[in-house]
Amino acid sequence: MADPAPTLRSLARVLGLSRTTVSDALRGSQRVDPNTAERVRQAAREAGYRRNPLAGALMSELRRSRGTAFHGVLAAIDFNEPDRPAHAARYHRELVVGAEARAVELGFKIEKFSVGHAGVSVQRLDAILQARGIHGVILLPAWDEPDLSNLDWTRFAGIYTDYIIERPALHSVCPDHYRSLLAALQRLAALGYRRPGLFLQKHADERLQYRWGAAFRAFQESHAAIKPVPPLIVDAFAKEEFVRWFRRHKPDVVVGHNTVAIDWMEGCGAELPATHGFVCLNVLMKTRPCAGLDLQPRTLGARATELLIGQLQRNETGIPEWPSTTTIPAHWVDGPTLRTAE
Amino acid sequence: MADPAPTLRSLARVLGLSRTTVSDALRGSQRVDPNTAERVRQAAREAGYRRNPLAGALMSELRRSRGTAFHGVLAAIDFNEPDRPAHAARYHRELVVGAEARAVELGFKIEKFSVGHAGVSVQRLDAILQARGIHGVILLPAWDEPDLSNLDWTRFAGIYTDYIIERPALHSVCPDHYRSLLAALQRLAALGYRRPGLFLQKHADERLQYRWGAAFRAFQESHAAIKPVPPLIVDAFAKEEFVRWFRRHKPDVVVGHNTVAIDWMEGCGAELPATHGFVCLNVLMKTRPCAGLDLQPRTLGARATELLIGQLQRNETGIPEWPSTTTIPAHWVDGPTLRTAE
DNA sequence: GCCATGGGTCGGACTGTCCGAACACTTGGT
DNA sequence: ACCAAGTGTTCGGACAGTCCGACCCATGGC
Repeated sequence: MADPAPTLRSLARVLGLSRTTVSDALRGSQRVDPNTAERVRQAAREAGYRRNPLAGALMSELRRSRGTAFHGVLAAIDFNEPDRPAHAARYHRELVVGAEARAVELGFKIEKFSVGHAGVSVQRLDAILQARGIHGVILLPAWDEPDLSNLDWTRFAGIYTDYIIERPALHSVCPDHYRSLLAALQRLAALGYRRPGLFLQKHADERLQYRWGAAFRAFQESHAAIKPVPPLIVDAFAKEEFVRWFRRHKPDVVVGHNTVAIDWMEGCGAELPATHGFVCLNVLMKTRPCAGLDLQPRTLGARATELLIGQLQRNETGIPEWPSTTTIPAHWVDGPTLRTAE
Repeated sequence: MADPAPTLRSLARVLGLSRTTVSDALRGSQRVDPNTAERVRQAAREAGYRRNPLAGALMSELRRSRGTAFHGVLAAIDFNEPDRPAHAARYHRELVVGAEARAVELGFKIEKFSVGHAGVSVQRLDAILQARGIHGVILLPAWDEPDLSNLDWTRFAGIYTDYIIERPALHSVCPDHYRSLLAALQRLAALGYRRPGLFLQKHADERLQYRWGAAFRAFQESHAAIKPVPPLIVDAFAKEEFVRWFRRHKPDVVVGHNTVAIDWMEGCGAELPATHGFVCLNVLMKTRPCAGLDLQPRTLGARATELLIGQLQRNETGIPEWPSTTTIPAHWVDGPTLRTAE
C-alpha cells in the first residue's frame, strides 16, 4: 500500500496507451477497440484503480459546455398552478430564499423557471436547461402529482421538495409532519392539556399519507392520561360541523390549520388562553396571532440545495435507484393562544 | 456577454500577475500584499468573475491529500452491546458492507471501531480518531440511547444510522417504516386480503415512535373495505395471548416480526397460503421462508456514507443546526406465505 | 561583504473529459 | 497501379483552482 493511488495516467503508462484511450475504455466508449477495452478494464481492476468522481464531474462539465464556462447554476422549477392559496405561494418563496442563500455559500446560483399553464412546456424546459448548461434542478411542491418524466434525466440531477414524487422518483426533502405533531402534543401535555383535538381538511391529510392523523392517534394510544377525542377530519371547513364536534367532545386544545376555528371556539364560549387552547399546524396559514408549527421552508430549501450539489459533485445524474426522503422537524412557535405553564 | 466567462488565468493575464497570486488573493490568503489583494478583488468584481466551485473542491482535495496515501478515512462506530440478537448483528454488518462499498466508489475507506463495554472509551476514541486524522464518523444503531456527546464535535462530521440521536443531535438515516407498512398493506389489499392484523412487541414500536402501529391504524381508517382488526401489541411474545387474539378477531393475514406466529396460526387450523397469510416486518428476523420487508441496510449504509462525504466536502463539522432524518422505503420480498393473486 | 530572515510572488503538478487531428488500413472507381 | 473516400482506432491539447516548495529581493545583524 506504499504506492500512491493509481490514476488514469499511471494506468496508461503501464498499458502503453494514452490516458485518453484508457478514459474512453473505462467509460465504455464506442471509439475504442473491444479487445483494448477489455485489457484496460482488467488492468484497472488489478491495479485497484478508482476514478476520482470530483474530477470526472468537473471535466465533463468543462468539456461539454466549452466556451460558455461553468456557471454553477441550479434551476428552481415551479409548476405553474393558477389558483394557489397565499400561504402556499409564501411557502414556495421561502423555500427558494433558503435554497438561494445556501447555493451562494457553496458557490452556486439559482435561477427560477415556471412550467405548465402560463409557463414553458417540459420539452422547452429541457432545451433551455441543456442550452444553459444547467444540470441540477430543485422541483418545488405541486398540489397535483407533478410530471417531469419527459425531461432527459440522464443529464440532470434533481431533488423534489415535498413528500413523494413518482414521475420520476427522485430524492425528496420535506417537513417531518409525523414527528412534529408528536412533539407538539407532548408539549401540550406538559402544559397540562388533557383533551387535545385534531381538526383537519381531509385532502390535506391525504396528501401526507395521513401522517397528521396517524401521529395524533399514535399519541392518544400511547398516553393513558390523554382522553381520546376523535379527530375531526372534514371535506370542507364548515362552522356547524366544527361546533357540533367541539360541543360533543369538549377538547381543551384544538390543533389544526385554519385559525378561523378560534372564532368558532370563542363563539361556543371558550376563552383563549384561559379555558382553551389552539395550535396552528402551519404558521404561514394563520390569520391571527397564535402558537403553531413553523415547517421551516427556508431550512428545507437549504438542505435540498446541499443534497443536490452533493449529487452534482459525485456526477450523479438520472433517477436514483432507491429514492430517499429527507425530513426536518418543525420548529415550535409560541403564541397567545396557549397558557404558559401548568 | 460575448466573451467567455473570466477565469483565474484570464484575470491574472489582465492584472499582470500569476494565477496563483490571484487565487490566493481572492481566498484572502495572508501571503498576498493587501494592496495587491484589493486590486485583484476589484478587477474580479468588474470582470464578473465567478469561481468554479467544482474545480475548487477538486483541487482542494487533490492538493491537501497529496502524500497521504489514502484519500480519506471514515470511521464506523459500533456501540458494544453484549447480548445483541443475531438479526441485529446482521443488520449492523449489512449497514457496514453498504457503507464500505459506497466509500470505496467515492475514494474513501472505512475503519471499524467499537466503544463501551469491551471496546474503547469515548475519550480514547476521540484521541484515536484525532491521531488518525479521521473527521467523518458513521454511528451504527444502538438499542439504548447512545451518548457520544463527549466527542469533540467541532472536529467531526457524523451521521447516525437509526431514527433519532439526541446526544448529540446529528443527521440520521433509517428505513421509512411508516411508508413501507402502508405500501405493504396496500399490496395485501390488492391480493384480496380484507382483515389484516398487526402483531408487535411493544418495545419495538416504541423505539420507532409508534410508526408501525400508526401506519396500520391510518390504513384502516382510510380504507372503508378493510375490517378494523385491533393490533396486538404485547410486552413479550406468548402463544396464548396470540391465539386468543387470532381466534377472536380472525385476521386473514398477519403482519409481524416474529415468524413463530406462523406456527401458532397453523396450530389454530390455518393453512398458509391457502386460508391465511403472513408478512414479516424485517426479513432478517425470519426463521422460516415467508414474504416480508427488506429494510435495505446496505442501501442505508451507502446513503449514510454519501451524506457524510458531502458534509466533509463542504467542510461541515460539528452538530447541525437542524438535524435531518433521511429515510428509504423497504423493499418488498415475495414468499410462500401469501397467495399470489386475487 | 556575507549570510540569515522573511514578505511577496510564481511555477509545477494534479485530476478526468471532450473534441478534433492523426494515423493505419480497406474499399471502389478509373 | 493509383488515388480518393471511408472506417476504425488512438492520441494530444486544453481546461479548472489549489497547495507547496522555490525563488527573488530588500533588510538587518555581525
